[in-house]
Formats: sequence, C-alpha cells, structure tokens
Amino acid sequence: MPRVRETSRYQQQRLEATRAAATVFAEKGFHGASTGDIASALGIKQGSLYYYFKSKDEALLEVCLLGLRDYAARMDVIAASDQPFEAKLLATISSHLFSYRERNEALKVYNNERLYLSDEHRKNLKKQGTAYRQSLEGIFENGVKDGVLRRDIDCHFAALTVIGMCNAWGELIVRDHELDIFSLVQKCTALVLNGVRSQADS
Amino acid sequence: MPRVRETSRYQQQRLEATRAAATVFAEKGFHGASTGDIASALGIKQGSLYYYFKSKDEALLEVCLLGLRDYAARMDVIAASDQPFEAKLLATISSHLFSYRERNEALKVYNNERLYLSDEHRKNLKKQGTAYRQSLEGIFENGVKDGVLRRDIDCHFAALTVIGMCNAWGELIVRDHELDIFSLVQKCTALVLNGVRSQADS
Amino acid sequence: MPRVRETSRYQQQRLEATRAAATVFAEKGFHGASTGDIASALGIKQGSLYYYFKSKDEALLEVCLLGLRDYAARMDVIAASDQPFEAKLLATISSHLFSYRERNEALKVYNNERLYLSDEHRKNLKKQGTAYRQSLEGIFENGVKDGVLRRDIDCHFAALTVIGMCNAWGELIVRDHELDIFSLVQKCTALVLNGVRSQADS
Amino acid sequence: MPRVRETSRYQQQRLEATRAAATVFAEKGFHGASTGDIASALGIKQGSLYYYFKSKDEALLEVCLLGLRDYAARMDVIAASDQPFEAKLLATISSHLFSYRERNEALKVYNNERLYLSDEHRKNLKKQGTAYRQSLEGIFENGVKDGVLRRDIDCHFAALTVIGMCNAWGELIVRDHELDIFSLVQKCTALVLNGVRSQADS
DNA sequence: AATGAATGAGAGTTCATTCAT
DNA sequence: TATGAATGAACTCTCATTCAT
Repeated sequence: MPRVRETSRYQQQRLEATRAAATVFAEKGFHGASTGDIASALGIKQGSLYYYFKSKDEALLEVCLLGLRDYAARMDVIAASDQPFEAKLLATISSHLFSYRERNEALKVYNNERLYLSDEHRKNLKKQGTAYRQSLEGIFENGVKDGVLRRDIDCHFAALTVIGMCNAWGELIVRDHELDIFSLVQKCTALVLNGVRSQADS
Repeated sequence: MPRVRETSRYQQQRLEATRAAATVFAEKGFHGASTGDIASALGIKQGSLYYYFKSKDEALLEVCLLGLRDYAARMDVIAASDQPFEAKLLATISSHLFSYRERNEALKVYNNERLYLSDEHRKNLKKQGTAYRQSLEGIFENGVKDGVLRRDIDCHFAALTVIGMCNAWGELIVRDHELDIFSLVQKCTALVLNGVRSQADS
Repeated sequence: MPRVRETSRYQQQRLEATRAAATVFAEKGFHGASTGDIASALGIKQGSLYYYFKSKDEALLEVCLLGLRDYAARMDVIAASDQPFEAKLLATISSHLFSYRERNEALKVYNNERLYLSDEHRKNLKKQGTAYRQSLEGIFENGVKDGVLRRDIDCHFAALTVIGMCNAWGELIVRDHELDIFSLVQKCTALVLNGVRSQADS
Repeated sequence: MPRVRETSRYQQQRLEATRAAATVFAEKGFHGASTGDIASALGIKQGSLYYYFKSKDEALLEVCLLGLRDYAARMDVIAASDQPFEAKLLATISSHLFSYRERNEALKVYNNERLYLSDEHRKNLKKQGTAYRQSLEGIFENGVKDGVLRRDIDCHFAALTVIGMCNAWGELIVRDHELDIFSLVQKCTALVLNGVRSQADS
C-alpha cells in the first residue's frame, strides 16, 4: 500500500471522520460514545473506522487538535498586535466564541474530554492550552502597565476567568444554533471591561 | 421496629456511598467510571454497591441531588433578603463556590454528567437548576430597578455568565485543594461589579 | 439450639415455606425464580429463608416431595383394590388431576423442574415416579388379562399416555382455577376407554 | 451489493445458531442455559453470539419460531383436505410427532419455555398456537357432523387432549432418539379413535 | 426466629480491536 | 477502500449464600 495515507483524498476523508467523531463525542462524551456511533455518523461500518484512526484514542486526539487548530496561533497574533487593550480583549473573546461555531463541536470536546486522552497524547496538547492562557495573561499585564486596567487586577485570575466564561458560553453556543454570537461577544467584552455596576455608584 | 432502608445506619452508609460516587464520577466521568471504582473507593466489593443503589444511574442521580442540596434553597434566601445588590452578589458567588468544597465533587458532577441521567431522573432535576438561574436573574433585575446596576445590562445574560464563571472556577477548586476560596470570591465579585478597566478611563 | 427444628410449629412454618416455593417455582421456573421471590411470597426477608432450607436446591426437593406426597401410595391402593378396570382408571385419573388442585402447584413443579435437582436428590425421587407408572401399567395389564381391554393394547404405551394426558391437563388446571375437574375426569376416562369414534363405525 | 444481514451465509449461520440454542434450551431450560452454553454448542465464543442475536430473548424467539415453522400451515392443509376423519387425525398426530424429530428440539422449547419470552414477542407467537388448536378443533367438529364421531364428544376438550398427548410424547421423542415414531403414531391414533376397551364390552 | 449487611461468582451485554477478503 | 466476522476484556447487574446480631 504505497503511501495512500498521504493522498489529499485520504486526508479529506479523514477530516470528515474527525468531524463526525467531534459531533459524536460532543453529544455522548468520549466514553459514552462507541466507535460504532462514529462509523454510523460517517455512513460506514464499524471496522472501517480503523482505516482512518489507529484507535479510538487517536480519534479523540484528532478531534482535540481540530478544536485547537489556529487557536493558540490566533491568540499570538492578537497579543502581538499594537491595538489597545479593549480591542485585544474583544478580539480574543470573538476568536474564542466563533471557534465554537466554525469548528463544529471539536472545541467543546477538547474542553470536556481531553483528560481522557492517553498520557502521551495529553502532554502534547497541554502546551498549546498553556500558551493560550499565557498570551491572554500577557495582554492583561500590558493593560495594567499601560494604565488602562486597574492596578489591583490579578492578571492570572482575570485570564482564567475570561477563558472560563467563554467556555461556559461555548457549551450554550454548541447547543443552541440560533444564538447571536456577535451580540454575545459585545456583552461579554463589556462585562469584563466595565462590570455591571452603574458608574455613578463607584 | 423501623423499616429496613430507613435505618439511620443505612442512610448514613448510603450518603458515604454517594460521596464516593461523586469523587469517582468527578474524576473519570460517568461513563468512564465503573461501579467497581466506586465500590473500591468505599472499601466494599463491587456487587455490594447494589445494596445502596438500584443501578449506576440511581447513583448518579443521588450525586446530582447531593450537589444541588440546599443549592436552590440558599439562593432563595439570598434573593429574598433585603441586602443591597453587592451583598447579594457576593453571597451568591460565595454560596456557589463553597459548594464545590463542601459537597465533595458532587456539584461538578451535576454540571458535567447530568445529561447522562435517564430521561425520567433528569426531568426532576431540571426544575431545581432552572429555579437557581431565575433567582439570580431576579437579583440582577432588582439591581437595575434600584439604579445600582447599569440600565443596559442584559440580566439573563449576566445571570448565565456569573453561573458559568462560578462553574469554571469550581473545576479548579475541585482540582486544587489549597485554593483560597475567600479571596477568590472577592475577586470574582469585584470583577463582575466593576470590570477590569480603571475608573479614570471610562 | 436444642432441636427446634423438630417442633411442630417449625414444621408447620416449613410447610408454608414449601408451598410458597411451589407457587413461585410454578410461575417462574426453578432458575427463573430467586430466593428473594420466595421470601417475598412468604412475607419474610431473603436471608431468613435459610432458616427453613439449607439451599435453593433443597427447597426444590421439598416442593417435589410435596407434589408426590401420597401420589404413588394412592396409586398402590387403587391398583391393589378389586374394582373393575373402568373404576380403577377413573380413580387414577381422578387422583392425578385432583392433586393439581390440592397440592397447590407442587405437582406441576415436580413435572417440569425436577430435572434441575442435584443428582443425588433426583435419584431418590425417581423411584417414586417409576413406581407410579408401573402400578398404572399393571392395571392395564390386568385389564387385558381379564378381557376387558383389547388384546393388542401396548400397556406401557397406554400408561405413559394416560400420565402424559393428565399432566397436560394439570398445566391447565393450575392456570385456570375455574376448571370443573369432575367433568374433566369423566371426559378423560371416557376418551381413554372408548375413543372418539362412534360405535356404529367400528 | 446485498445488505449485510441478508447474506445467505449470514442467514445460514444464524439458523445454525438457532438450532444450537434449541438444543441447549431444551436441555437446561431458558433460564438454566447460559449464552455461553449456546456459543459453546456452536463452536464460537460467547460474545460472538451477539452477532447473530440481539439478546438471549431474541434467541428464544427464533427457536420458538423455528419450532412452529410450517406447524400451523401444515395443520391448515390437513384440515382443508377432503380426507376422512381418521386420515386427518393420523396426519395431524404424524405431523406433530415428526416435528419433534425434524426441528431439533425447537418445538419442545416452544412448549416449555415460551412463557419466558418478553411480552411483545409472546404476543406474536400466540396467534399461531391458537390457530393450530382451532384447526384441530374444526376437524373434530366436522367428524361429529359427518357422523364419524360420537355425538357427545366435546370437540374443544378432544383437541386439547390430542395436543397434550402429542406434546407428552414429544418429550420422550426428544429424549430417546431410537424411538420408532411410525409405530407411535399408529398407537396414538388408534387409542384416540377406539379407546382401549375391547369392542365386545361396549 | 429473623434480619441487615456483605460477598463472590456468574450472567447478559457492549465494545474496541483485528484481520482475511 | 471497506466489510463481515469474530474475539476477549470489561462492565452492569443479579443472586445464592453466609453470618453476626
């Protein structure tokens, strides 16, 4: 079998399979989903799945990678730009929330199921996740340095909170296809920036 | 002669079993955890678990109920009190985050695994979850009415976001036993109230 | 524990337990019935059953013995009497069919479940069953000898057939409590004696 | 490209599996037999059995259907023919008894274990069983109408008795592979027709 | 005389995985 | 490129049985 697996046709099919796996894992969870479920979603037979993935575990890895694709990279671009803090924050939230739409359910799977990966696979992923958080943390730190943000802000805490908030909304985005993400991004950014209290009060 | 399964000894043991199940489900997920895992955590044999639960599904239900115990009730008390908005918000976040400590990992399990409950069991739970969100939403609405909160706040959005944030932090609380929750509560409340931007800027 | 098990009170209770077991075995079969089912039918707890039976197997043995009680003995009496063949046949069928009413479902259990007894227990029972058939066979042989029965009758076959017929009706008797056994006995006897063909024809 | 489970190879193997199940159920009863027993009899591993049957219950259903295959249909043919009563009776008994040989032990299983089928499966079977009895009853009724049978015959009773007798003999046929069924059929028919009493006597 | 509690063996069932075709 | 067939391990659940109380 001469390098069939490098064919672009093969890669195309494999991506389809990964997407199907993402959908199934997102709905039933990694352990709750069977290889048969994924095969069904693809319209092939159970055994045939192994033409695309060496194991169920590898399928999960592929889904996670798909979920993260461009994720950290975009974050770096945002962090490196010389926009003001507000714009960077909005870009971050926007990038994060839109991922949930574009990437099918892969990002949700990454969030919820990645800890079921084999140790080896998980290590590789971890780097990217950490990089993302650190980029965001850096943005906050710069915001403080520039005097745009309050001085007593805990940047680590703030970064984690933004990510957590985005992931919480991500769950709802995946579930509700009608949700207007543009307006959601606005609201999230505004909340993080200004809080809910009326300015007069403070 | 008290009926068997109402013995306080029995109920006591059953609670222990529920706690063990919470720990195991939190770590491995419902489908990833086996009844053997739960039994091991309890120090009994696998089959003996069925003396306390009719099925694995019932165990999950009990864990979810434990996670929600007093949850909505406390929320009602907070909502009904005549404290100012800030105090209510802090009380809510505090109640939510401390639940993650007190209740073992049950609340985390409720958040992540409840959708694997049998349909019937899930229906019963749903009410309590909805009630919680509505209480919180009411608090925000009153805040707006009283002029404490900005007029353009979307209360539904705000309530969901606060819950989402708390749950995101809850994950970390469960994972890191050293985390100082008091300070976490302060930071969360401050962020939601004031946002991160320095006042001068706005 | 000084010979409590010989108390007549104990024996009384044990008989009750055996009857309950008969009912349950008759309905669900030996393997389909659980010791819990029997205990429930008796109104006691599962473990308590072992006060009356050393094992489930012993319970089955007791039920079979109950089903056979007086069974072979009555057959001997009938065979030894000097009534004419017709009377003996009617007595046999009558004794057999009424057993299904009187003995609760024990005789049905004996017929259907005895082969699940442990080897040792089964051997003991076998004697009684064989004796019954041989007695009946003897009655037929005498009938032939006396010229009451046709000469070309195969007595072994005839005996087995009568027993089979009675057991087949026994199933229905157990199931249908309204069945009029008197008239059933008449019909069965008549059929065996005269067949169904109108006399003119032969 | 024929659908998978309709392959003749698959159907062939499934029939083999059903036969194996019949043998095992006949010997140990439905509850007493394990799926492992059936698999062993087939020469495959226990789990592999589920490639052919969705559940043990379905296996029982298949066995029952096999036991009844052509059963009612043959009865209809016999009833519809214009042979004299005697010939119809002989054909019926012959058909019934030979089924016990041909169909492996499936008919015995149908008789003894069908009540352990799930409710739904049992309903479907019931029709066929009832049809058989009614056909036979009709034969008797015609016999009476034609004057071949005695006028006071209870046709319902007679039909049930013949079926019961055949089933009783069926048990022995299954157990004893040497039994001469031709002669058995003769004896059964003669007994039902003429009874055992010598003609002079009546 | 009976029970609460536990056990361990075994059942039915599912499923990831393999492999010849 | 995909499938039919099979496997073996794991899992949930049931149950006969034991025993201290």
